[in-house]
Amino acid sequence: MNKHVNLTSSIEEVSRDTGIGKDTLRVWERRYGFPQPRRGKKGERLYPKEQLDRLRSISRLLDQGCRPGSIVSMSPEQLDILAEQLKTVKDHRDNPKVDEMVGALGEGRTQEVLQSLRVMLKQQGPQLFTYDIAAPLLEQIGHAWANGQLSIYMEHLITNHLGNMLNEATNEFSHIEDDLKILLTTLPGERHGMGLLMVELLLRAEGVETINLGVETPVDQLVEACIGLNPQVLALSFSAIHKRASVIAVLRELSDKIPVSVILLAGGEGISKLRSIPERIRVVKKLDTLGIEVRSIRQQLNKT
Amino acid sequence: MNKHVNLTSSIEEVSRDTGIGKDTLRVWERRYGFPQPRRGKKGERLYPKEQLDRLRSISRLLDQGCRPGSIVSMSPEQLDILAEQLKTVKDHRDNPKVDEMVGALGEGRTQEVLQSLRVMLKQQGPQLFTYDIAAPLLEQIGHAWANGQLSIYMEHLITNHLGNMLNEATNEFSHIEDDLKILLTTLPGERHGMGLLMVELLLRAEGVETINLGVETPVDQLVEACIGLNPQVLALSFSAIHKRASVIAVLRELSDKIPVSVILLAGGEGISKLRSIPERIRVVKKLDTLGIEVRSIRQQLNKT
DNA sequence: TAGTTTATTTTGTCTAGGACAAATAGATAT
DNA sequence: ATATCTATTTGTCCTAGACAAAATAAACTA
Repeated sequence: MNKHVNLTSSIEEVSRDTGIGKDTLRVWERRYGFPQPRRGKKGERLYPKEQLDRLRSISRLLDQGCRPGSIVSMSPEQLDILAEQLKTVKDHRDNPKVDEMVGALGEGRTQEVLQSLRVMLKQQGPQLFTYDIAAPLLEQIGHAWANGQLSIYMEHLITNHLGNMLNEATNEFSHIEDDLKILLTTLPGERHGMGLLMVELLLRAEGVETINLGVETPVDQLVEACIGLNPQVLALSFSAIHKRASVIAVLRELSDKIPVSVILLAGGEGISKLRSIPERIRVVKKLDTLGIEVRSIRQQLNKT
Repeated sequence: MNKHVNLTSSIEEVSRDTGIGKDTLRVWERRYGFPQPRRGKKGERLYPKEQLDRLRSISRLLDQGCRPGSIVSMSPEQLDILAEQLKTVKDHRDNPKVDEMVGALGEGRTQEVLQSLRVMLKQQGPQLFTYDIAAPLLEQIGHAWANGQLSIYMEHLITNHLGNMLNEATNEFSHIEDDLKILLTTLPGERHGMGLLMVELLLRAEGVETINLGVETPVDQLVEACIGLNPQVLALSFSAIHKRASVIAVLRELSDKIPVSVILLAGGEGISKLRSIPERIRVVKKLDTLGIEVRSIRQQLNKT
């Protein structure tokens, strides 16, 4: 009765699950010989699970700066070795508490971790919690997943929960009557909203009024929002970005279209690697300099 | 100096902002003569803003059940008329409070609305708030946007804020020691997480332990999650869906792969229109029957 | 040695037009 | 009204070629 359980994924599913474009998948096949999916009777590509997993590893390595030409045709084992090497290079100042949590997650003690996160937020306060716990935890989980220590769904789970916690903490800062109003969002293509939530929390802790539009606001909508809500600052968050080209293009576009009275602020992992950013845009390279930036903006605005 | 401000969008941007696939955009052009983008020097399509807006209207009408063949070649005016007609057909039991809020949003009294939402949640409690305020408000905002009464970014803003509120309300139900654990998520392709948040709140109010994985969990990950977290129930949320075909296919796949001990629950606007749903899957057609369903599941589990 | 410019390779995204099966609508019969 | 069959509609996939932007390597300059 069990007529061939579907062990393969279509190109659309693979594209969505890995974040690699459909065209890219096809052209890799042509150029590097991987992936090499089976074919359905229509000739459609059917990707077995092993290839899907391997593509996920590749996608992650690309985010870390590897180049397709050198890794796409690597065997899974080679990919693992490479991931391990990159990990040891990066990890310097890691928080023992974070390591402990990752370990606990690997052993299935999920609820325990979620619980202790709440405690830490209370104990350490929003700023320290964000810098020392939330941000490094997310990074570590990424690594742990690449090494096979953790299932990917754990990343989803933790991300979601952490998001809730940050939200809640944000809302605890009641609306202080303040002159500074900051609009928050990400540009189309940037689906990660965690950075946004962390920034929002930090800003609120500084007494700023924040409006969060969520992720992927189309440019024309963003212009409308700036006119309709008229914030003094528009803050954009970038995580690891696949296509640096278009990001700069969009930043230019914004710089042209957004009212000149609005200060443009960009931050996140992804932005610090870019060069030739339009002058008008202020870049915040690390989370813990956000407070300084805000004070600087306040000064600038008070002068006028 | 202002060298031709970019008033056009690439096919990728249009696809992302409208939710219409790239291939679909191209084939519409061929078949229906719309959109008819300008071309760059490479021959790439460049969509002017008017066409982008028109595509957004079309996309929305499709979600409401219209067919491409009959609406894609319509003029913007005709589209507006059609949207208006559909609106009057649907709106029966609308809440006056909701109408009032939509009006206020149109006049730019954003903060006021956000404030009053908080008050209503406190006053009415989670259940009533979800049924009578949150759900209809989101629907109404969709309509108001289609009629040009509201900017789209307002929808983002409200969605985001409402999400925060629901989260917060959810977290207020402290972890009751309960035998029932429910895993929540959406399938790949379904990016709307609001339904999920509403369901989570309602479930918590019933004393259920919930785990929310967020949106778009890949199928293989979902299987892993069911094994790793072993919930008694897996609940999936569907909004208006573009491709009903694949949804049923994925449901079948799940039905095959998820351990038989797990009860599958599906709900949301999108699911009620479908027929030929696998037997194993329980369908919750309306939010306010969720409580009943939960009690029924509890009974079933207690028998065993 | 270190920084800047130029050439070369790599890489993602686009295009065209054809194909096909799943979904829907319309017609017919129970 | 409900079910069955046929015709049309519709989204997604295919191939194979093209091209510009990004990244790298090479050459040159201070």
